[in-house]
Amino acid sequence: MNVSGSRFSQCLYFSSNALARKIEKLAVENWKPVGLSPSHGYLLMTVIDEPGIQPGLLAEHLQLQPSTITRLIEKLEEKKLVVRTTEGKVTNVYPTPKAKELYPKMQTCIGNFYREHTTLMGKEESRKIVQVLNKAADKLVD
Amino acid sequence: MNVSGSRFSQCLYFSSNALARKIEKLAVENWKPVGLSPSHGYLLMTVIDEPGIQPGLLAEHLQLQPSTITRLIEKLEEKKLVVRTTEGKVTNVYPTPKAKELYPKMQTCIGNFYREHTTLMGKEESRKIVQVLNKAADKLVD
DNA sequence: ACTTTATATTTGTATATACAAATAAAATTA
DNA sequence: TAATTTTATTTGTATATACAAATATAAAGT
Repeated sequence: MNVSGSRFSQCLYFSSNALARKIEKLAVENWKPVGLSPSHGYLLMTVIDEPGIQPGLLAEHLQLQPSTITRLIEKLEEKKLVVRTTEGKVTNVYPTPKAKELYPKMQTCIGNFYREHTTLMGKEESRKIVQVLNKAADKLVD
Repeated sequence: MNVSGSRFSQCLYFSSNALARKIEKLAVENWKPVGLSPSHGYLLMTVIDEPGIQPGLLAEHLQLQPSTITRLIEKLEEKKLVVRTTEGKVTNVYPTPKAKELYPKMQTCIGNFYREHTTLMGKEESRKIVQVLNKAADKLVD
C-alpha cells in the first residue's frame, strides 16, 4: 500500500511524516559512504563553512533544538571531526583537518542524494516540492 | 530564522524534516487532551474502526514498520486501551470499552488540529500541500 | 556595586522510530 | 509426510530528537 492509499492520506500529520521518513531513508543511504547520518553531515559541513560557529547559530541553520545540536556535536567530537572551545557562556565549534578532508566526499553524498530523488520524482517536481514545503513550514509557528 | 532563510532550504531532506517536525509539534499539542501522541491516537482510532485488525495491516495503514507498531500497541495495552490475542502466527488487536469512550474526544483532537493548521496556512493551501506530499511519497520506494 | 533578568549551553530523561535478529507458525514443495 | 520457504510478529539494540531543568555567564536596571 502506498501513502495515497492509506486511510489517513488526507491528514497533514500523516502525510508529512510519511514523506519525511521516506526521504530520511534515502538520505541515510546516500550518506553511508562517509559514515555519518544526514544531520551529522549537514552540521559538519556548516562547521567547515563557518569555523568557530556557535551551537545556537547551528540550531537556527538546521532548525533543531539547541540540546539536539549539543548531542550531534558530541558524536562528531567522538569521531574527531570537530573540537569545541568554551569561553564564558560562548562555545565555538571548529572542524578538524580530518573533517576538512572529508568535505569533497560529503559534497558527493549530497549530489548523489539529489540525483536519486530527482530521478525518482523528476527535477521540476522536486524543486516544486521543496518550495511548497518551505512555504508551509514558514507559516507554522516555532 | 525561518525555514526558507536557512542555508539548507533548497535541500529536500532538510525541508521535509523541518516541516514534519513543526507539524508533529502542532499535532502533539492538539492530542494532549486525550493523553496520547498523534501516532498512538491514529493507531487507536484505526483499531476502533477495525476491531481485531492485525499489526501487519496497521503497519500498512500507518506506513510504519511492524516493530514500531508492536511498540505502539504495547503502550496502548499498558493504558488499557487495547487488548491483543495471539493464535498461531496471527495477532488480533481489539479496543477496550475505555478506548471506545474516548473516540469522540479523539475526533475533536483531529478536528482541532485541522482547524489550527488550516487557519495558519489556509484551507486551500493545506489541501494542496497534502496532495503534493502524497504524490511525492508515492514516487519514493519503500 | 548589587540585584535582577536575559542569554548560551549542557544534562537528565523521555520519546518515537527503525533495523536486524529471533521466534514461531503456516504454506509450499519435493 | 518431511524439508524448505515464506509470513507474522516480537525482541534486543540503537538512533535522532525534544523538553524541562540546571548551570554559568553576561547584560541591564536600580
